[in-house]
Amino acid sequence: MINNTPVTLKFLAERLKMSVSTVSKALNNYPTINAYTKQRVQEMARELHFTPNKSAINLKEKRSRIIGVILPNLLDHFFTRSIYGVEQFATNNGYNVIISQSHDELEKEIQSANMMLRGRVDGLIVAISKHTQDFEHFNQFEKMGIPIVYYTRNPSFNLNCHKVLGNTFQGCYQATKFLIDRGHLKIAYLGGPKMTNFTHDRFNGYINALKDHEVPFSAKLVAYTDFDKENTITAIKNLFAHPDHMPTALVAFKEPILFDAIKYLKSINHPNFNKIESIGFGNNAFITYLDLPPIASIEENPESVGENAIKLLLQLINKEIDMENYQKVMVDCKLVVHSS
Amino acid sequence: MINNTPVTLKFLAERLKMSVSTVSKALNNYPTINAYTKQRVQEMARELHFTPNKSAINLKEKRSRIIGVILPNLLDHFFTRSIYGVEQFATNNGYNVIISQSHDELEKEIQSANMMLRGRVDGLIVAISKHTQDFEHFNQFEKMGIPIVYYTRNPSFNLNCHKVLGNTFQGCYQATKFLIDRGHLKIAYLGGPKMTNFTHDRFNGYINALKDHEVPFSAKLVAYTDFDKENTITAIKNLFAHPDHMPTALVAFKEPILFDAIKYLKSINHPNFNKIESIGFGNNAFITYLDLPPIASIEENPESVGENAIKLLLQLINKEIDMENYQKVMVDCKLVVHSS
DNA sequence: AGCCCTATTTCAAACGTTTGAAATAATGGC
DNA sequence: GCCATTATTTCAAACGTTTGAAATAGGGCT
Repeated sequence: MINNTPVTLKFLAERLKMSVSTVSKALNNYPTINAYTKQRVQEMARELHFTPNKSAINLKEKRSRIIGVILPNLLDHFFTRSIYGVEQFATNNGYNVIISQSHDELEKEIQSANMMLRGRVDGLIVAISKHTQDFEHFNQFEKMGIPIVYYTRNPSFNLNCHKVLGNTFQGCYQATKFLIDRGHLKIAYLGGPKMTNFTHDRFNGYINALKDHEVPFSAKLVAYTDFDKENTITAIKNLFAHPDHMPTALVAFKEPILFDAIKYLKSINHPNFNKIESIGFGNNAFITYLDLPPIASIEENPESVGENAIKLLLQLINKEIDMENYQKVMVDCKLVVHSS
Repeated sequence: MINNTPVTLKFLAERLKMSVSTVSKALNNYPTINAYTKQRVQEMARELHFTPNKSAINLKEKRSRIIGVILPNLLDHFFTRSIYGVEQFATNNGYNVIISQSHDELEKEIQSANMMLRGRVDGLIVAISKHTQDFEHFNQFEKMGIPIVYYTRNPSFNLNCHKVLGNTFQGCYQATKFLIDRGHLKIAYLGGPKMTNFTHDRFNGYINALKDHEVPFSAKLVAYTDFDKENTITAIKNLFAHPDHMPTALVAFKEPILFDAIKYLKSINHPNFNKIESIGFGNNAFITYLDLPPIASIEENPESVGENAIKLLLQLINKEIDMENYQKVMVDCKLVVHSS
């Protein structure tokens, strides 16, 4: 059943009574090879299911045609969707994609990076963990000439790097403006992990929208949380603790966090929890099942972010862009209003 | 900035004025190498950030240490969660994982399989697309001695293969029994794509639970749908169209489908939609945000399914199990009751 | 000094492919 | 039939590593 002698060029050559190089060139359609010879070789190759050995080719060509992707979590639909863009474009260009999750832990991220280095990826796409401030584990790639594109999460401690980011400033600005236009004056902002700075832009979008439309800002309308439910509840309690600054609308940095917030307000039977209009980042498919859905979502176009990241990476790999000519690509968000 | 001469064994050897083989053996801790030599080599390797070239090793060792995973969709949390188990166990055993999505299309699945073949994976884990009946595109792997483990979706047209499946029979039996124990006599069953046979076991679980507890079966209580919302609504309409067989409970083959069903019943203001007790496969994290959550979920333990798949695959790769000694592993489901 | 034994290092081939240079075969002109 | 082209094939080295066999070095003994 199992064919034990591997079908190599040598094997084909012996069968066809010709040299290895003729076989190789015939399969690669060299113009110096006789048409009839090509045909014979290709037929035999097909018949014997010849598959070129990638390791040998990679060794010869000094590349692996593998792109590494390190991201925090595949359970977050943003990342899962972003993979679509990466995978598709990579496959169409003859590259394979290898994914590793850091689970938002620095230790695991370092491990993943080392694994990718050993795997000799041709390029790396990274969404850093929320604890990543030191980039030592990525420096080695640059030294070896392996380009890295940071995406989604802005590595602001790393000034000299290529990045592809969602324009969360614009997204948050638009969302806030949308709520202002609907007459809201007390718009609360529920931000992401305070220490990580890839959420700062969102806050700036919020602030700027308020300023541009002359809506007074109050620090009492701003709170921070992370992906922990308890912290979200603490944050939301604080937001709704000041009678003179009672929010009528809410902007949150991530939808699941928004859901937690709304659920909590509902559970404590907050006087007008069902009048609060909210918007979060994500545009999660589950919104349609919610009883009190957000009025709109900030669609971050993850597929497009992923696609831009791989596009840039391939340009760097192919040296169409110089590695030291640091690029920054912004992908706009889109406000999606939910018709209820 | 960029170090252009790659750090190879040869490079290290020249620097240290010794032969390539000494360097290689020193790094691999051969007992015949002098302790002091080892130390010098290892120091130099560390200093120069030597990383062995995987392609060369793979070529030599005739393997890639890459495991391929082909699955329909990463947006389905079942598959995303199953990846956890695969990735973790694979990484711990020195293997990399390469993921490809078929989007439930046969054409894309064939493409993925060919990509994996060219990539010379050491083994393959596959959840077949719903259209896969012919396994020609996978046969070549077996011929080349590359083991395949089919998981989650039972490839019943392919008799001789290794499989790791969730015990959906047991899961569905348990769910149905749970509802019977709560006094329900009209339990509707909403099944998955009728043509695909990886959902038959669920139905059998349902039927057997009814039979074992002497609850009469009625064909009017059974309907089929797929992942399309329209079809789900049609199905649910049929289920609730017979006044003499009005369901009081519902078992669905997938939770999102259940959500669609409940949402529809609610939207048409079905007289007692909020009394219907429902259970679906999945245990989706979003359930906690639902207004009318299912009373319980059938937890399929995807991580465990994934882990069992990779475990079996590695045993096959290491020839601890003969490739022709076809294995079948069942992973039990667990009924998770939601406290509201 | 000569010999043997052990410790250590080096040699050389192999894995499967690619590719420029060299060799050979085929063709045409005369 | 011979030479000059051109068409086609083959040679040989290279990519970076591993590993059994062979070579060498060092040490102790007589």
